[in-house]
Amino acid sequence: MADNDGMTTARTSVPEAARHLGLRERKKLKTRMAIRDATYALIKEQGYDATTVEQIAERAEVSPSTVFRYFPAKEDIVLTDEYDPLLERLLRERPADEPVLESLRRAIREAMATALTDDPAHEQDEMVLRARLMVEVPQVRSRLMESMSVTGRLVCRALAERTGRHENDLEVRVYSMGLMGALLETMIYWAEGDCRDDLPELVDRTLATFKDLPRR
Amino acid sequence: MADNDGMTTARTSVPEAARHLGLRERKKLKTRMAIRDATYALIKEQGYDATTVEQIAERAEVSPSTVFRYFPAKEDIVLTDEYDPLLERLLRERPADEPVLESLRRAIREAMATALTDDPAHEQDEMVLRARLMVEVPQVRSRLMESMSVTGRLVCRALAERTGRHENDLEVRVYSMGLMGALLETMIYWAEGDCRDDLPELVDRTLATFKDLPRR
DNA sequence: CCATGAAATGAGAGTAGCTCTCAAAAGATG
DNA sequence: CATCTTTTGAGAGCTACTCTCATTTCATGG
Repeated sequence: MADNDGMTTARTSVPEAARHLGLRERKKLKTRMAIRDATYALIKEQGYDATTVEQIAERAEVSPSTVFRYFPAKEDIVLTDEYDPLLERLLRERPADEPVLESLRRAIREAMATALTDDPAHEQDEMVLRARLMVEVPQVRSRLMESMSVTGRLVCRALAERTGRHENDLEVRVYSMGLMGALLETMIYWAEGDCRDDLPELVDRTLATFKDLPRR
Repeated sequence: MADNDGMTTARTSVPEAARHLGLRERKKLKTRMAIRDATYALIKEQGYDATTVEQIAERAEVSPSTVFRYFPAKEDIVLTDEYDPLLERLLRERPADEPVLESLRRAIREAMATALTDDPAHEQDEMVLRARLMVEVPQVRSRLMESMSVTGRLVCRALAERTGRHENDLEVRVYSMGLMGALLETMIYWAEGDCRDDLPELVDRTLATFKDLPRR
């Protein structure tokens, strides 16, 4: 059904990490990517709103039901990329005596770097499209804000642990979510400038507007 | 159609400010309030998701079309309250030589105070319900985040003016949105604690985690 | 007080996102 | 190869939301 061999131009190929998975799992990954590729292509052609899930399904050679089985909502097809675990790991790997803000800076920089070098080819291309959509399409921006708040909780937990606070401590929560808001705005700023600025530098400037979070 | 005299128990009555408006305008305010009251009542009875726009229309004695004519989306029925102009005015009224963070603190406090004393009776009641919805219903939270980003732009412009920066300056934008993110988290924290904490105090603690925004 | 114009409403059809169910197809397993 | 499990497709159904058009309701000037 979702065979991406031959005719269909799949920009994304099955990652190495999945080679040893059963046929079933591999097929699932294929379908997933077929849906995402179809979506990106259609959006580039017609824009986000004009692209219906039915069209996506058709181009990906799956049924509409399947699309919703893989992605809970249309916006999620565009936004699905999970760097949260990576960020969390990087953050926890920072030395415990390093200033919190500096740890954040390093972890975020490294996470971005990894994301880009992971697959520089179209990964960056998709990042730019995603950034544009984030600025232009309210639904996408909304969804991204939601996912940012998830990342915020994650950061919150990590920072709470680091500074010896409860993860429900107002200050940590507020600090983390403030950070996320600022970083999201940074992305928007970057996207509005057609992604020409140096993102890591923008992030540095962003973090510079924050206090360090003191330990307890 | 939307007569709220007699049987219908309208918790909200036509505000004084509208007395001199034509019959047409007054009726519009009435329907608007009828829709909101119906919505709040139904949500209290059945929850947000179980409440359909059709039900709302029926109880407000209005057609579904009219509901959508008054509110662009279902979530907006719950969230429509515009304190933005108030906040902007208060912020601009602060002395120009006051530290930015202190101005923000005062302006926000006063805005909240005004909002509450304006109509303490059910205004607070609705605020609590709204806070709960914000925590429980993703759509509502999403919508609120959107409106927060509008407020953020507003704050951004005011702060840019105050500190002699361009309103597109990365630092001001990031600072403003960081603030909004933090304040939203404060509201969530407050709502999670069943609105028992002293909100102004929480806001103070929140702002205390921020640097002051330096002038240019 | 009525006639004319403007605005608000209701009715209804239509679209699209999303859910749920159930039977058929495809992969895993012994 | 037979059986069990997972995945899929087909389709019905719900609801938020949009658009159009005829009807009603208010505003205004004579």
